[in-house]
Amino acid sequence: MIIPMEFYARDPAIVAKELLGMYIVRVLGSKKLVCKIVETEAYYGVEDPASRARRGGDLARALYDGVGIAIVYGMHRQWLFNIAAHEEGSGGAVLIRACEPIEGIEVMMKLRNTTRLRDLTSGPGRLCKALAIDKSFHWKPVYVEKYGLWIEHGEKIPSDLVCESYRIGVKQDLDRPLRFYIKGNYFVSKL
DNA sequence: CGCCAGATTGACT
DNA sequence: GTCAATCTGGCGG
Repeated sequence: MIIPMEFYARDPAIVAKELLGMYIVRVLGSKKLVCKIVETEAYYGVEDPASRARRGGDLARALYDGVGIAIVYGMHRQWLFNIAAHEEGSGGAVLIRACEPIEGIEVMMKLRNTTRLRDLTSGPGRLCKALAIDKSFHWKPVYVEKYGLWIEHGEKIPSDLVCESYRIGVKQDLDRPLRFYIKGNYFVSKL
């Protein structure tokens, strides 16, 4: 079952937490790729020093005007995949940091050019490559099937398996944990 | 058009 | 564990 747009119209931290265990579905021609989300991070608007909203431009607009849309942008020679998620009148998004390959693993290995399962999708840049997510998905809604990329309800993660920590790789983090991951999952990018 | 910073990755001093 | 490659986006000129 596909997740409706309203799901994303809430605080980014809540959305990030609840996205754990959900499935990313990607249709590539006749192939179908499915991954379970195991690690996410929440980003806010201009009040967040790590948010691209601070820099203005198109990304800031996506963070504020879009809800339930993909925000794809490049850095360190790869793509980063976010979903715009925030309450009315503010800005924010959820970064998908890692996921677990469920279906279409062969295809992902080909796209990633590796046979190491652990390396397939255990990192924000890696999972984009494994799922063939690029700039063309920027600003496309993930609550419809039309574009070949959407999020579906998946496994319910018991709350005692949901961990939180500070965000990874962020120079200036906020004073509270905004990274969420499934405890003990093999594909979480970092403990 | 050039400059700079950054939510990373993969190869190996 | 350490380190440098190399890309995108925003901004100034």
